[in-house]
Amino acid sequence: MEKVGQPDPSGEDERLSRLFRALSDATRRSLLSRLTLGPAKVTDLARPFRMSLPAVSKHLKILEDAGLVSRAVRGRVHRLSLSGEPLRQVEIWLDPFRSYWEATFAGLRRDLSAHPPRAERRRPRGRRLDSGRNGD
Amino acid sequence: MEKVGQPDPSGEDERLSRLFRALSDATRRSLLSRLTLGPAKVTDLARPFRMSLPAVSKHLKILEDAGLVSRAVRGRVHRLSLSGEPLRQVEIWLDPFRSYWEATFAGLRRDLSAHPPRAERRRPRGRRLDSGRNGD
DNA sequence: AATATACTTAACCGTTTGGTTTACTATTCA
DNA sequence: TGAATAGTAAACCAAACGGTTAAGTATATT
Repeated sequence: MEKVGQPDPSGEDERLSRLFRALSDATRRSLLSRLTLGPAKVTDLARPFRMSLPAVSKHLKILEDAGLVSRAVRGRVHRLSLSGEPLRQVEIWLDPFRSYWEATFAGLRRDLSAHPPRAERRRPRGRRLDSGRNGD
Repeated sequence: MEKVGQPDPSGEDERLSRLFRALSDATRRSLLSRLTLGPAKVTDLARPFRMSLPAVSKHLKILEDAGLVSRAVRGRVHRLSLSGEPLRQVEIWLDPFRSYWEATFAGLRRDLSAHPPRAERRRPRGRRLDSGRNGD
């Protein structure tokens, strides 16, 4: 289990917490989905949303702070691109639980139960790079 | 701040948001880890933490609301157990991004075919391709 | 019946979050 | 140079968070 005695600020827990918190907003998840299609500038990312530009700007900063997007400033244009690596961290955190939910639904999900618990999982073929959620 | 197109309260996005939010706290993640060892009652779950019992109780409620733990009340004892299923939802959400972080490292040649890039197009300096609508 | 145990609920409090509007800075265009 | 464009920063606000203590509700125990 984790450390429960000390706060341990800015440690591993903190990073994971920031990551999950960044993912806990539908707008932010939508932005990430959009970015799987390729890098984009802030105004383009903001266009589909009803909210103001500063609001989207803040969301992007949160994603950036979580390490999920990186920013390349060229002139006045900020080009955001997806950094998938932190999501790998999520995957890693998730791993010990995988056998748990697979046990719960053993045999019901062919594509998931096909993989041995805790093993390096193969990516199911034919998955599309789109969450299907939100305004995409 | 949910929707982009339609107001979809209490929908799929909302469920995912609650899930990620539940995971965004180190105490809650620690509780989940503890529960992989088997069901436990509230007092046992609370013991390792410095915080008060009601605080832990609230955390457990949040996990329960996210569907991550289920509760079986027997007498005055609440027996909490892990429900891995929502974590499978996280996995499913994560899946479209998997090729992305895999491509970040080596072996990207094969995985790049999964990407629809070419938004990468860099326009020559001094030339105005932007017709005023959408730079990409 | 009285008391202890296992919890939740309620009320409260400071901080964070997600949004707004109004500046402000920096770059590009005419 | 002046104006438009791309974006952040600041100030503000209501609501949600995460914690506290105190009170309340059931169930066991003696």
